[in-house]
Amino acid sequence: MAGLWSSIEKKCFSLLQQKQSCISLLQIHAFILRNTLYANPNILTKFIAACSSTSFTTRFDHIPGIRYARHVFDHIADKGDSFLCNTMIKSHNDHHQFDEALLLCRYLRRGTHFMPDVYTYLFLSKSCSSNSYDWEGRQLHSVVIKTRVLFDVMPLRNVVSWTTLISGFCNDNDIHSARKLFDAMPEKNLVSWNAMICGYSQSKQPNEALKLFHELQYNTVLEADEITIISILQAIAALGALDLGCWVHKYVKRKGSDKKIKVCTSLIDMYAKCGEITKALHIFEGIPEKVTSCWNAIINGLAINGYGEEALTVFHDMISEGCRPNAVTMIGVLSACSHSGLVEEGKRWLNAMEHFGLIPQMEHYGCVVDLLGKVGCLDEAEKLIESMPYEANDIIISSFLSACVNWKDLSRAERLIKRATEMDLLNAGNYVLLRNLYAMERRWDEVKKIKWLIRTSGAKKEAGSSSIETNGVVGEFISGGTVHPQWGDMQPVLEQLPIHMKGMEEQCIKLQ
DNA sequence: ATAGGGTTAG
Repeated sequence: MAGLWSSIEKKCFSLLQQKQSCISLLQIHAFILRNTLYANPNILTKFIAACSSTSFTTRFDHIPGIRYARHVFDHIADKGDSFLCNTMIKSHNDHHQFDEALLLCRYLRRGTHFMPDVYTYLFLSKSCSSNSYDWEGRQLHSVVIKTRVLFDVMPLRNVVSWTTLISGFCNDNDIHSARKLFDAMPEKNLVSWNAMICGYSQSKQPNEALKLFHELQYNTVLEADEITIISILQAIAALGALDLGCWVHKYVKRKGSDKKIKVCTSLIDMYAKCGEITKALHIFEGIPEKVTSCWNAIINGLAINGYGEEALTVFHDMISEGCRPNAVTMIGVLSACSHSGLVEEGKRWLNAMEHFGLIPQMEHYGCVVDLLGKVGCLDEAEKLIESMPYEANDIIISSFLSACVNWKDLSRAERLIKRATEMDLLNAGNYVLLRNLYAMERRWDEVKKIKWLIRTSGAKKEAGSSSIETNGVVGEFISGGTVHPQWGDMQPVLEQLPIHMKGMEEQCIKLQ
């Protein structure tokens, strides 16, 4: 193909292949216009990719490169070239403009001759996984399925395309399909392993994540990196497997990764979720340059361990050190207030969010509804639900409903249930709460009615479960007496419990 | 001459 290019086209292409400053990119743009190189889609593609990875700062103006790239793209008459369109879609992804990527693709399909190919779908899998809201229902699901279809007939599949598809399936919560692909891959690298391990961690299968991590270490020559560690710490935190967590901490120290702030943030989170707030604080204090995320981790860590006041103190430190809070910080702050019943502080910080340039999201209102419900201000909680600029979701409904149950406010609960039913927001947990409430009031007819509703609606409540770690093995207990199959009988585990606790005690003494 | 993996919440 390149052999047919004119010498001017070749010159332009080789200029674009070097990393260009913004001024020279503007010059190249002028060059393209002057020499009517617009007809060559490969040059345009290269130009757009180059713009997208630069930013245009002149004496008068500052234009992000992606905006310039999109501007140029929008003025291209013939958008039939999929390589060109894919590059524009990917550029939006690279700038975290996932909604833009999706909207562009939709526009191109409706208004041009653009035919999406397997690359388009691989990019879109990423856009759909990361965009802020799923504005077409199960969009990710259909994109991943379509990607799979095109992937199966793709002539040149390599480790990158396999891995993209695996993480697409993970994000779509189809871990089973992801694993089947993973096992079928002709060649795996660390990124593929990380994608799969992370998939397990995030879809609440922490034991599988740990198993795979173990396999990575013993069956391959690959060495875990920071991303592996972060994923594995997530799994450990979910299990509360402190022994394993300590082991990972030592491993990280040995590798020198404990200097990496993201690893530290994950360690703080893991220790806090395992109830070891002292260790979490120790790591936090050792971080020389604290960024927002590590403040967030410790604030939330203190909050979930019941140290609400301390969490607020740390939040004040954060502000006085000039670190800007973000939306996640505020969830930590508000949940700290909720965990410790700090009503006035909670309301104040919700209202003060705009001083930090933050718009309260549903989750922030959720924390305050939770807080008001916990302390029995049901009226105020209900008013907040009604006045907030979002429709309540099922999580807020559950939280408020359980507050009604706690404070035995049956009529309020019924009113809420009615509304939630109309909005199709009743999950099985909500039915169970209501059933318990009726049972408490000895209204057996209603109890029967709810039981019938639960049966017929097909709603399933996941059984509550807890896990325990002995000798580095994690077992799971499911409420109602069934035991995780790997344990067979619960008895031997219970017998080990005192030994396990003794071991922990000794460990604590050693560390002090 | 297009491609992949990560933290913080309820």
